[in-house]
This record gives sequence, structure tokens and C-alpha cells, in this order.
Amino acid sequence: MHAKQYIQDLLQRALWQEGLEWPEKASVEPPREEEHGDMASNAALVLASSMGQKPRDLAQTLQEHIAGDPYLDRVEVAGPGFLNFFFKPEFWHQVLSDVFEQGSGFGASSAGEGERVLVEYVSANPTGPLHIGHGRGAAVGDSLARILRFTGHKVDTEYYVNDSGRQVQLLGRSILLRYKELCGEHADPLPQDCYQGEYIRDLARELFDLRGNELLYLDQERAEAECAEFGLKRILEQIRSDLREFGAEHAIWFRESSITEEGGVEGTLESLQQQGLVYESEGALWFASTRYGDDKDRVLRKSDGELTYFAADIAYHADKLARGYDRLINVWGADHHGYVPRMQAAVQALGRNRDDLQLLLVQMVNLLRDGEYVSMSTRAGEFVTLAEVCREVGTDAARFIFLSHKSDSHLDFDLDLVKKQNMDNPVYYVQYAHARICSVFKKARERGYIGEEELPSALGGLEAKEELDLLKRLDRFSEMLQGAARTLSPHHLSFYLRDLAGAFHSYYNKYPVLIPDDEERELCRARLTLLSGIAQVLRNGLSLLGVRAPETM
RNA sequence: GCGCCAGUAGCUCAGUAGGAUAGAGCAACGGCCUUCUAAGCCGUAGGCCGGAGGUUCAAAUCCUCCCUGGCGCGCCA
Repeated sequence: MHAKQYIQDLLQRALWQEGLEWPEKASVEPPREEEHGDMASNAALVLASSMGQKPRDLAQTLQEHIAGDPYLDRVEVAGPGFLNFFFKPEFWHQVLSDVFEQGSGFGASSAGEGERVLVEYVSANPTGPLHIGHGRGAAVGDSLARILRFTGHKVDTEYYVNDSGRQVQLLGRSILLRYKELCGEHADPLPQDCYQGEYIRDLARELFDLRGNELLYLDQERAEAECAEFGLKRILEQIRSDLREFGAEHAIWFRESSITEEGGVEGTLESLQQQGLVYESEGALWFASTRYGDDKDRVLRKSDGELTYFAADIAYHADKLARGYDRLINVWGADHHGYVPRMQAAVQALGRNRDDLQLLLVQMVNLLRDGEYVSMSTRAGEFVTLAEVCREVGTDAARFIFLSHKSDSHLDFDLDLVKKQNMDNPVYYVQYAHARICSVFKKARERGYIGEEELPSALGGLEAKEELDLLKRLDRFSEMLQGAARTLSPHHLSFYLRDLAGAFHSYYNKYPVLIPDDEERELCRARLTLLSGIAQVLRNGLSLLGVRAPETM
């Protein structure tokens, strides 16, 4: 059992003996200061004020109930009324048994209670290649999905493909114009609302190689449509392969057209209408989103008869909910934050709680090269693609950087920094820790300190402060993941791994593991056991970030 | 004008169920490789947690106001 749970149970029993309930606001946490023990609780502080008692007196009463626990070295009342718990080393040793029993499942939990969650992420318009900003969304969405799965949620991942509407039409028009250039027609500069990127020329060239100039003989609308279809297909293929390369694979690719073409939007509008949430004004159809806290009502159908993007989005989310998910998580670029209230209003209008849709907003990424910001705009065709960045710095490094920042703060992605192989670039630091351990094991087997296939199992002898500290870190792994899942914050995992790697590197430099002296064989095997446990947790953690754990570097 | 996010060491950032003396990396300075990977380790220095009030045993964390930066506020997608 993990330390925190153990103490919580202990305290709860002590409270019952006093006829008290565990207070909502009480906590059990590893304190910052070493002198405050392995775990500390403020339970007495929280309870005393409402009981008219002195916190320290109550703490002392609880302390007396707990005294004599076999795994505890001692319990102290401290400061204004904290209870500080000190474990015996044997308690920490059992963490390693758990690691070996559970292996790649160590750290997993059932905290999510099987909740069905759909994580939608990236969902970039298929009108151009993924750029670096999408990479951040991909890393966050993918890692979050993995963490949620690991913490007992039932997770699907989805990419919403905006394959209809005006932007696709513009894609077709852009390609067609470039295509006509290739056919020798006079080339005006592309209209401003067209996609200007070089990739449009590539698509036009490819189309020309396939079809010759036969598109010239189609009427404009038909030709644009064929260009759009072709471009969409190619770009989507590219997006899929970029994401696969990046280690983020969506289970479901949901096409907007599957809703718009099957009348899904109409159906959803009707159901809103039946609830009296829809009205006509100025020739347009409106959704009364202000009823659910939005700033103003939103148009569903414009006065020209066209449905808005928002209308399709409501239908899309209705579809998601109808598929049986308990909770929807959308990973969005923060520039869409203005869209959040109306979307949550929609979810409420669909008969669900506001929080059944959570929006994880990922702030923008500024790309830095040679100390200068690189400006980016999809439409103007100025951007650095995700694929280029991955080729330049490697997917492991890119993912780790993205996942080392909380998503609601801006991120300066410094290409020169990420290419460095030192602590500027923490991914190597963590990977290096894993490779080092693997290397020690290789040597240990060569020297016969341990059998070729044998997993170490010795647990005694690990009593140095640093050793116990490492064990405590392993003990916290599972709880940390639950926190990351609860707050939708994969970056907590990155920081945990960096700290764990740091503690290991430090230990490694101070204590020899492969001790030649035969009389120290047991200690050597105990330390190998510890290292093996650390390596397992590094592997488990890195795998949740979608980063490799190499055996050599 | 309104709204969202951010403001913590020189730089990049952690710190979200309010906890005890605010952390890490980089950069700076000084040390550690004939022994397990120096992509590493040890040490020194570095702070009015944007500002001002408030809530309480306790605030970087919660509330109010203000300052600065980014983003967003369409019958666009």
C-alpha cells in the first residue's frame, strides 16, 4: 500500500475512535522539510477550530491512538498542530516488490472507475500541413489520453476532420489556380483568401502529373471540387503520417461531412427547437446560449440559409454524447477560448452538465531560431511544419519539451536549445538515467553478480538516506499520475521524471552499485534491485509521455 | 470597452483540492573522470512570488481593485 493511503487509513481509524469524521479539507502530504517526516497531516488543524479545541491537543490525542503501529518509527505533533509521520525502512522496501509484481503496470490505478472519456485533439483543418503549434496539441492530447487510460478511465481518441465548408472550397480554388499556372494559363497572384503555401504548388503539380490538363475542360465549380477532394485526401494522408511519426495515433477519425450530409445538424436543431432554445431574428436562426451563461446568443443558420460552423459543432458534440461517453475532453488552441462558453452552453442544452465537456486550452507556441522569433501563418504559407521540427530535433525531444510546460502558459520553442544534448534539454537527462541503469545491469551480468535472466529481488540493506528517498519517489508515482489525470496536466509527469532521474544520477555518483568485494554481494544485489525499480518507473513514465526509454545512448 | 490566459532567481519554467524556512534547470563562479556511461555529480551565489487591499491559525495559491504582456470578442471558418 502507498504511504499516503496507509496514513490516511491510520488517521481515519484514530478519528473514529474519537467519534470524529475525516474532515473534507484535511490532507495527507509528504512535507517539504525532511524534519517533518515522511508524511504530514493537517487533520487536527482543520478539525480543531470547528470543535473549539486547541489543534495541538487534538493532534496529541490522535498521536496516542496511532502510537505503536508496526510500520511507523514514530509520530510527532509539530508546529501549530501538524502530525508528522516517520516510517521504518521496511515500509519503503515493499514498494520494490510492488514494482516487480506489477511491472509495466506499476503506477496504474482504478481511480477513474472506468469512466468513459473521449479525448479530441489536434483536429486541425485539413487545408495544410500540421505546424508546430499542432504538435503541442498532439503531445498534450496523446499523453493525456495515455495517462487517463493508465488511471482507470476508458478512453477513446478522436480527430474531427473539417472536410466540408468554405475552407475546403478555398483549398480547391487555391489548388486549381496553381494547376492552371502549370497548364500555362496566365498566373495572377492568388487572391488573399486563398492558401498561399508552397504545398499548394506541390499538390497542383501532383494533380497535373496524374491528370494532365483535363481539369481545364470542366466547369469551374466541378474543377474546384475535384481539386478540393484531391487536396483533402493528400493532406489528410500527410497529417495522419505526421501524427503517426509523432507517436500520436487517433482511434477515430470523425468527418464533419458524415454529420452534415446525413442531416445530423437538422435533427439536432429540431431538438433544440423543441426545448424553445431557438428563435428567429433578422432573418437568421439563433441559439439562446445566454440561457446557459454565454455572453450573447449565437447564430445557427445565417440569413442566406447557410448553417454556421457552430451549428455543425453542436451536432457533432451531440453525436459524441450519444455515443455514450461520460465526459468529453477537447484539446484546443487557446486562441479558440472565446468559443468555450457557447460550446458548454450547447452541452447543457443537450441535457448534460456543463463539466461533461472540458476544454483544455493549449497556449500558442513561439518558434525561435538563432534567437529570433519565426513568424507563422497557415494562410500566408509561412510556417514551420511539425514534420520539419521532428526531423530537426527528433520526436522524443519535441514531445518532451511540449510536455514540460503547463499547457496554459506560452511556450517558446527554441530550436537551437532543443538540439543540444545537455540539461537544456531534459529529455536526454531522463533517458540517460534509464540507459545508465541498463548499462549497470549489463555489467552486473557480465561479472556474474546476477544471473543472465534473473531479476533481482533482494530488499534488505537499503537504508541510506538517498536510497530511502528514491523508494519514496517510486511510492508517489501512482498518486502523481492521478493528480495529472485529475487536473489534465501531463506536465506533472515530466517534472516527476526529471526529479526522479536527478535523484538517481546523484545517488549513482555517490554510491557504487557493482561492488567487487564478495562480502558485499547482498548489498550490491539490493542496490541493483533498487535500480531496476527506478528503471521500470522511468520506462512506465516515459511511455505515458510517448517518449522512448533507450537502453544505450 | 468586455472577456480568457500569463506575470515566481539574470534566462526558461515548476509549485491547482490554502500548509511549516518558495523550488529545478540554464547562465555565473569553484570543485569531481586509472573503478558501474562526465549526455553525469558536488558546492557557492542569486527572490518585496507584478502592485495594493481583504478572507484565516496559515496565501505564490482564495476574493476585490489596479499595472504589464499575449490572445479573443462576426449572420468568418
